[in-house]
Order: sequence, then structure tokens, then C-alpha cells
Amino acid sequence: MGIAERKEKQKTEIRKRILDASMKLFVEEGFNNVSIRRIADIIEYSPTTIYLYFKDKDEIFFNLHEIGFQKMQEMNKNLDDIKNPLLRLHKMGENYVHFGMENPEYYDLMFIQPEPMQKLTEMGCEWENGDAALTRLRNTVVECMEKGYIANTDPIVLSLSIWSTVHGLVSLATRQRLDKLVSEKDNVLPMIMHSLNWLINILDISGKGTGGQPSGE
Amino acid sequence: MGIAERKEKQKTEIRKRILDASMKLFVEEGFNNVSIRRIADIIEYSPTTIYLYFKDKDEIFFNLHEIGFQKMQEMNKNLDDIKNPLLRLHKMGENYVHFGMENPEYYDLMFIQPEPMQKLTEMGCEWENGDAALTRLRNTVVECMEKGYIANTDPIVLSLSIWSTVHGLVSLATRQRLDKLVSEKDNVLPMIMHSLNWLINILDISGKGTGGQPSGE
DNA sequence: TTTGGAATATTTACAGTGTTAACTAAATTT
DNA sequence: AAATTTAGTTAACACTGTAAATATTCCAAA
Repeated sequence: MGIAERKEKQKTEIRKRILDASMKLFVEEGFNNVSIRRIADIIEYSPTTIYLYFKDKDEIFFNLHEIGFQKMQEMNKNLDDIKNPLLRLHKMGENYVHFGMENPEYYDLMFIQPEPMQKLTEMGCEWENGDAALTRLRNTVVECMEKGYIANTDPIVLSLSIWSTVHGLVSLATRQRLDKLVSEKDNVLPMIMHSLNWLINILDISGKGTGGQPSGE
Repeated sequence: MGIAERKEKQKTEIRKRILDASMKLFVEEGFNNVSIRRIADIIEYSPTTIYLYFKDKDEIFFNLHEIGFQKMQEMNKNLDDIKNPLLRLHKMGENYVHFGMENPEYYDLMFIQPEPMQKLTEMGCEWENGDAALTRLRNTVVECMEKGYIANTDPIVLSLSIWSTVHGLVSLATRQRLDKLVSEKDNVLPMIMHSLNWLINILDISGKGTGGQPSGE
């Protein structure tokens, strides 16, 4: 069966080359300049060959969106050894913002572009990646409540609020909505971080900023 | 000079027809299905005629983005007779969310699509519409602080935080990121409103929800 | 070793896209 | 009436995603 195995390897190898080429184009020339023909140029196949590996263009974007979530989760490994859940929540926010600002293309596919969600509907699937990410956020929020770091409220609502705030910050920034409002371009990221700090501070029941002792104990 | 005037009228009349047709296509068939040729079909001119009235496609989108801001401001007229600035802030948030959810296409052009901002950079202009909107938000925030409804912090940072939260909510919803997470589709808007309520409540220094008496007086 | 069939890849084609250049016809000015 | 500006059209270029038909390569069985 070594031969079927090798074929399988080759197949996934080419799929990977297609995804790499797509991402390269996406990063270097923007969403609208990723074309099947240019992907084909890069991997040195004819354009239609791509359709042997992906049903259509949107399926390529869906796969890139999944890779984005993998990358994000890798980045979040630094959360494991933060015992204080409020500090961990803060770091989660920082990671999220940094990921979005440093990988605007992946971020786009994960949270802005409609294509990956369309594909999901088409396949009749749940959004597992988003679901898992939101669950991790909610778990942290719940832990914060249980340990008395933040006030008790509906964890779902609070998770959505937190997510919305950081998503709002990142997406306004990457879609150039802050450039023309914040005085200097260099000040956008610091500004966002101030906003994130505000969020964590207002959540912090101790009112002492992150790292403060839990109030109920 | 009546003749030059009539000509001017005709010119703006055709511009308006182009914008109307573009918006119609955008609303009914989505951003990617707005094509110069189909706009031309609707207004019953040849495709290239459109270039006599707009430099390129992006300029059309830029104009629609401006119309969106006009519509939003009209909607905000109901704020004028709210004296309590915190209640007004709450209503501003509600207006913003409703506007975005009911006019997702205008919202897209105003706060998500890159095209209008590109045009702005190209023209070397400021983002007057965004600037004005953010200023109105900041003024309300400042008034809330002055009258002791909310805690004193940097009004710029707080304005950005508030805007990010509501923008995050609306854009996650309109880009289908909440559909697959919130149990039923009908529950998305109520969920968003809960989140908005959470925001106003956490801002409210009295801790009594909107409408509570100002604490410092 | 040759043959047959499956897997893989390419060529061709269709129907669409934004935009430019060249051209025509009507309106206005001289 | 002639010249000139304005408004609009046709034709063309260089792209796009993708389906169908065709060609090539590969591997197993005869």
C-alpha cells in the first residue's frame, strides 16, 4: 500500500502549494488580486488543475481561514502558564490584537470576509473554529467570575462584548478607519492597547488594574 | 445663465441615477455583483458613459459611503431631545446598531470596505464624515463625565472603546460570525442589545443602569 | 510486455469584469 | 453657417472564474 500512500502525500503536497501560493498573493497584493490564473503561475500548473484539488476559489479561502485559526492557537500557547485568569484574559486580548494587526490577511478571512462563512453554510457545517475560540474566551470569563476577579453577569453576553471590543479595534484599524482619526499613524497600536487596558480595568472588580487581588475570597 | 444651470441639474440628475442603480444592485445582489455594465443596463446608458460622471468604480462607492453617513445622521435626529447624556449615549448606541443591522450595505461602505478609504488617501483628504461622527460621540462622552454619569478617563480612549464595541457587534453580526454561535438566528439582535446594555451599565457610575441619577453633583 | 483503464493535467471555450481610445452626433458658441 | 465643445457610443484590451473536451501519465492485470 506504499504507493497509494505516496499518492496521497503528493496530493496534499500540491494542495499545500496551492494554499501557500494563494496566501502569498493575498499578502502581497490583496484579496482582490488573488486569481486562479496567478496561483497557477506560481505553482507552475495550468489554471484548471487547481480545480482538481479545490472545488472552487472560495474553498481555498476557507482552508486559509482554518490555517489562520491554527496560527492563532499556536500564538495562544503563552497563555498556559498564566494562573491568574484576569491576567490571562488580558493577555488573550493582547494576543488577539497582535495577531490581527500582524496578520491582517488571515484575520480578514477569519472574521471579516464573507466567503468562509458562505462555504460553511454550503457544507451545512458548524463554525467549529469560531465556536472553540469563543468557548475558550467564555471559560476564562467564567473562571474570572468564580474567583471573584470580575463581576457576575451572563458569561455569554460578556464574552460577546469582549470579543466585539477587540474585534472592533482590530477591524477598524486594519480597514483604515483609525488612520485618519488618530493623529499619527504610529499611534494607532498604542491607542488600541490603551483601549484594551480600559476594557480590562473596567472589568476588574478590584478597580486596581490587572494583577490586583481578587475581591471576593 | 439658465441654460448652464439646467445642464448642471441634468448632470447631477444622472449622477444620482447612477448612484441609485449602484445601491440597488449592491443591496439586491451584494458588493461583488455591482458591475459597471449592470449599472449601465439599469440607467439605460452605455457602460462607458458612467466614466463621464465618475472617475472609476471606487468613486461611486465613495459617494455611496457619504450618503450612508447622511442617512445615519438623519436617524440620529431623535437624540436632540434627550437631555440626560448617558441616556443619549445609550440611544446613540441603539441607533448605531439598528442602522448597521438594517442597512448592512451602507454600513459596509462606511466602516468595512477598504475602497472609500483608498479613495480618500488618493484624494489626500481627511475622513470628514468619520471625524464628525467620532467627535459627536466624544462630546457626549465628555458631557457624561462632566455631569458625573460616568467615571473620568481619557475621552478619546473611551470613545474609541465604545465605538469599537458597537462596531464589533454589528460587523460580526453582518459578516455572519454570530449566526453559527448564537443558538437561533432570531436571537442575534437581542443578544447584541444585551451586550450594548452591558456596556452602558458598566459605564454608569451609579451602577443603577441607564437613567440613574448622576453620582457627583 | 503489452493492454486497458483510472488518475492527472492541459487546451479550449464561455460569459463575464474594469477601463481606455477612437469615433459619432448633438448642442452651443463664434 | 462654421467651428468647437459636450455627450454618448462602439470596439478593444487585458483580465476574471470555471466547465467540457481532450491529452498525457501512471499503474495493475492479462
